[in-house]
Amino acid sequence: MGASKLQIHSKRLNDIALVAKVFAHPARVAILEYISKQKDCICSDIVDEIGLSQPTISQHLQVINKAGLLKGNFKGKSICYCINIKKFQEFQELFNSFFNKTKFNCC
Amino acid sequence: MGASKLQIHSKRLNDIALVAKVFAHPARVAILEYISKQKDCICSDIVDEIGLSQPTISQHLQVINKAGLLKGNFKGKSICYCINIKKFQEFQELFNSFFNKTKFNCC
DNA sequence: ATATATAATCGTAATATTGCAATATCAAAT
DNA sequence: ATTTGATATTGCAATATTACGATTATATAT
Repeated sequence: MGASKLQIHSKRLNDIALVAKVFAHPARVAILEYISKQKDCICSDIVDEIGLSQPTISQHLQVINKAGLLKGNFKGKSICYCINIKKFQEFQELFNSFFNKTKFNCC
Repeated sequence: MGASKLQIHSKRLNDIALVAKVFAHPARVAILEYISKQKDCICSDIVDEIGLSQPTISQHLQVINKAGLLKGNFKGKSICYCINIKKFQEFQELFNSFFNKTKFNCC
C-alpha cells in the first residue's frame, strides 16, 4: 500500500499526527526557528540560511503554511513570512495535552 | 532524490525531527495512547484495538521502540509493552523548549 | 512597458513509508 | 520433543516525501 489508513483513527489522533508531520523534517524545524529569530522578518535568505534550493524551501514553507503556522505580510518588495503564534501555541497545547494524558498508568 | 539532507542540519534540529516522526502517524499515536490506558499492560490486542494487521503494528512498535519510548516486560506468556515515561517526559520537554524558544519575535 | 528580483509551480528522479501475506522465531505449556 | 500462542522478520506493492532544474507568475523599480 503506502498510504496511511486514516479512516480507522479518530479525528483527534489524525490531527496530532498531522501537526507532528510539520515538525518531522529538520528543514522545517530550522525554517520555523529561523523565521522566529529574525526580528524584522527578512525572508528570501531562508534559502541561503538553510542550504537547500529555493523550490525545496518553498515546498517546505507550503507544508508549514497548510498547517496554518504562517502569516504572510508584505514589507517593501519581498514577502515576509511570520509565525502564526496563535496556531503555534495551539499546537503546543495539543501536544502537551496528549503528553500529559499519556504519561500516566502502565508498569 | 527523496532522502532528507540530514548533514546540513544541527544534531538538535535532527533530533527534534526524529522525535516528531514517532508521532507523525496516527497509528503510532493510537498505540501510545492505548498502551498508556491499559492499567495492566495487556498487549497482544493492540492489533484488534487499532485495526491494522499484526505485522504493521509490529512495525510501528519498532519505530516507537527505536526512539526509546518502550519498556518491554514479561508478564506470564506474553510480552508487555510499557511506555518509558522518562524518555516520554524528555521528549515533551524537548518539544516545549523548542516551542517556547520559537514563540517570540517576528511580526 | 521593460527589466529585475522574488517566490510559486511543474516535472521528474530518488528514496522513504505504509501495509499486508507468508514465514520464521521464540517462550511456555503439555 | 511437540504443540501452541504471540511477536518479529521478510518480501513486495502502492503511495508519499524530498529534492532540484526549468519555468512561470508576481511585484517593484526603472
